[in-house]
Amino acid sequence: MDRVPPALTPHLDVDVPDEGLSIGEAAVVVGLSVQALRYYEREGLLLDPTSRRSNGHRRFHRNDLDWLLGLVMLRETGMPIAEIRDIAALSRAPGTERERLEAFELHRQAVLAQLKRTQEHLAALDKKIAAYRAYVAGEEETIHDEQPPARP
Amino acid sequence: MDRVPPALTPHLDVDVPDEGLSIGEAAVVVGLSVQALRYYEREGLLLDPTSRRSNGHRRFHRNDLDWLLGLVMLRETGMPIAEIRDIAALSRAPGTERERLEAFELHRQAVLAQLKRTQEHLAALDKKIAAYRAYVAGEEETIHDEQPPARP
DNA sequence: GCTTGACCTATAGCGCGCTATAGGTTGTGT
DNA sequence: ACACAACCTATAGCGCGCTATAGGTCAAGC
Repeated sequence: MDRVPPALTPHLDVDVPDEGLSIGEAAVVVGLSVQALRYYEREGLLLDPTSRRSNGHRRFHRNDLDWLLGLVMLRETGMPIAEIRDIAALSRAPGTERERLEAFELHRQAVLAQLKRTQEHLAALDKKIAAYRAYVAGEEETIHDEQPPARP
Repeated sequence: MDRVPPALTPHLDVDVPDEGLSIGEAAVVVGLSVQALRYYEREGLLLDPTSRRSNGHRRFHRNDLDWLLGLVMLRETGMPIAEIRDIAALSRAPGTERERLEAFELHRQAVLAQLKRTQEHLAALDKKIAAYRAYVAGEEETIHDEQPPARP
């Protein structure tokens, strides 16, 4: 019984102090630049208004970081800023769980399609590589003169 | 014995007439816009100078289209224009097969990494979706009032 | 004969997603 | 006391990859 229940939300492997992280620290843990973080905030991609210290400095808490990780996932799977903004807005409104689910399912389809295309491309790339390897190997043993490959 | 030997080069399933295709037709078969095709030519991404009719109109032949398909593959797997330009230059120079192979192998690594990352993201997305599905389902049977999910 | 459409060149413009710069405050270390 | 780093806002700028526009030629069809 040392199994941990699966988290419902992307879960950070760093432990976040109660007072939260500075923007610089947060940037490091979520893999963004400080400017990008501020930019995302301006663009309304963050779930909650960022909490601030008395001096105005932002503080990022666990939930902020979890949200950011999800955000990064969406971005890196090709979702544009505008769409993420919509999802953020939806996620702020109670009772919109169905719609959020729908949005995520739709995006899932897009990611699957993209993945499939990339795998096909990879296969084509592998073929090209194989052809070149064959040519290069052939050239190695034939000390002199041969047909170059059909210039692929 | 009706097996066809595997092609060394991306092979088009359309048959190209001897006089080649117009830029509009070529654009359709390779899945680019006419402007993008012209842009690629200007940027030096094409293997050979495009052949022209007496009236100056471009004609795309089989080998052009094959090359373009490879180009599209590289683009869609995230290779920037500049890098493709380098590969094109290399592919024009004889005796650079090793270097081309190297370039393709390097890109293959990049594609693999990208693929892996996307698959991880997909897993995360699936988790999120599962959580939402569970919540939405739970809400359906409980006629009234329940905890919303931990706002993922 | 005239319009229509596909092509041509040259060049400007745009959308996206940041990134950089200027100018300023705060807090910490030496 | 002061320099230095990390943060702040506001705003401008940029790199990439096209896309759009202007202005023109040519060939085919009505």
